[in-house]
Amino acid sequence: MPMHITSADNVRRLASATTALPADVTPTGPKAGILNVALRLFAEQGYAGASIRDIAQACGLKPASLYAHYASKEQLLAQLINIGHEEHFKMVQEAVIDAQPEPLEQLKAYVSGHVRFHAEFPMLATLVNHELHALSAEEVTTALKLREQSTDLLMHILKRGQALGAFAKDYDHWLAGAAIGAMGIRVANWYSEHHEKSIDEIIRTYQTFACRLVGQGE
Amino acid sequence: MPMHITSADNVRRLASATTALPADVTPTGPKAGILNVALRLFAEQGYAGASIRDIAQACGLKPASLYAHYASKEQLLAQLINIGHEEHFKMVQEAVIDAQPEPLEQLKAYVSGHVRFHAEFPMLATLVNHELHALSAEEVTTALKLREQSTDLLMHILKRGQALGAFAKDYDHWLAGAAIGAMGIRVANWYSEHHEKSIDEIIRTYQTFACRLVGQGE
DNA sequence: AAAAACCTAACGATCGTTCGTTGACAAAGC
DNA sequence: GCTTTGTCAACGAACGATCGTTAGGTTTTT
Repeated sequence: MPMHITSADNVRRLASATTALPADVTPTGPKAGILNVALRLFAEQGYAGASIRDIAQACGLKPASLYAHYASKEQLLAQLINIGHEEHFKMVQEAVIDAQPEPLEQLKAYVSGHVRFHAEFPMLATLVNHELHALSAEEVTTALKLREQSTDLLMHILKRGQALGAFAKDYDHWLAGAAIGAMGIRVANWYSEHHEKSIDEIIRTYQTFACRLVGQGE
Repeated sequence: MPMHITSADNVRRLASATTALPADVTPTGPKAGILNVALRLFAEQGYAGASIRDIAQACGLKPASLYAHYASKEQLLAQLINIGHEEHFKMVQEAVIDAQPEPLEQLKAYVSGHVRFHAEFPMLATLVNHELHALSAEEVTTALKLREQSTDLLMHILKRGQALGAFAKDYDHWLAGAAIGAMGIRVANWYSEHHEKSIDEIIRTYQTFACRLVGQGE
């Protein structure tokens, strides 16, 4: 009969959380605090599991005060998911643009941005990957369009690598993209800033994995 | 069928769902229907997002009637998560036991059971991977112990492969296990029975990926 | 003084759960 | 053969708690 939603630390959906939101997209003023708290609670307890009252209390506010800054609970989630998608695309795109044009270098660059996003913003990643279903059909369309940018970029790199003969051709490139994407997505579930390995070390290892996966030793 | 994923399908947390529960562990009588419905709704909407009234209605029952069969909403989730963990371990263990003792064959066997579980029981996989946080500390302990069995098996295979010289040694075996595990876990999010590739084809491709990842060509 | 930020109070809806009851049906006693 | 008893599965009604949200007033900041 006791209803308890919270639980031990090792049961949470992610391992740590200091840098909650990317600095450049966080709003100013009281909106920032609300958004950060909502991010943490949505990620830890799920959208439906975190109430407006939970968020308000964690902000040191009363529930009604939130509505002066955000129109609804769903809009909070929508904004967070949009920020998450935009930040992910920004990170993989910038990495790929800065890379040499060889397919293998582009693949390594993508993995770098992809893994870094999930290690640095695990809570945003959790929302993007597990809470899309709580959004209305309208807001979901926006989110899916943003997500498509990132997956298209990876698929393009993989197809181009196969076409140029830089990667093996004995596999379906969509499956390879799914596998490489999955490796990085899962990082959000276990990486914490106290991990024995640094983000850069993890990235290097995962780059190696991705290169081998497409048939290139490197 | 080629299957371009529609945006409506893509919003859900998993792609399809026919074989909801493994036949051998499903209870008999009216409990079976309730458990299957709860599995579907918990997986689609999250534990907190699916209400007892939703489940009852989908069963053609009234809310109160559920309590003749299950003591609480949380017990429903706990049983599903336990079934999920047991089935996963059973599938990977049986595959590995049937395999030749060479590390590479054991790795391929593990990937086979791992991927097959996530493709055949995507809803169970979703609960196991994303709804643990809704469980009480007590029930979570049971679940984590079951999960440890599976991860220990994979880590043992990877360490043994490195020790015997069958796998490369230039990577952290824990990171390799995380990557190989992640590849399979994500399958639950996109595989559906109408996918252009069969489960066996996907398994073969992912076996190749895993072998390359540990430094072995095939 | 104007604007921004926050408050109290409450609305109707829904939440998980409990209570006492009902009809169906099979075994047991007369 | 007929009643009694017991079990099973399901029911309507309701409990207190909590949900997202709103209206209107007060405090704080500029």
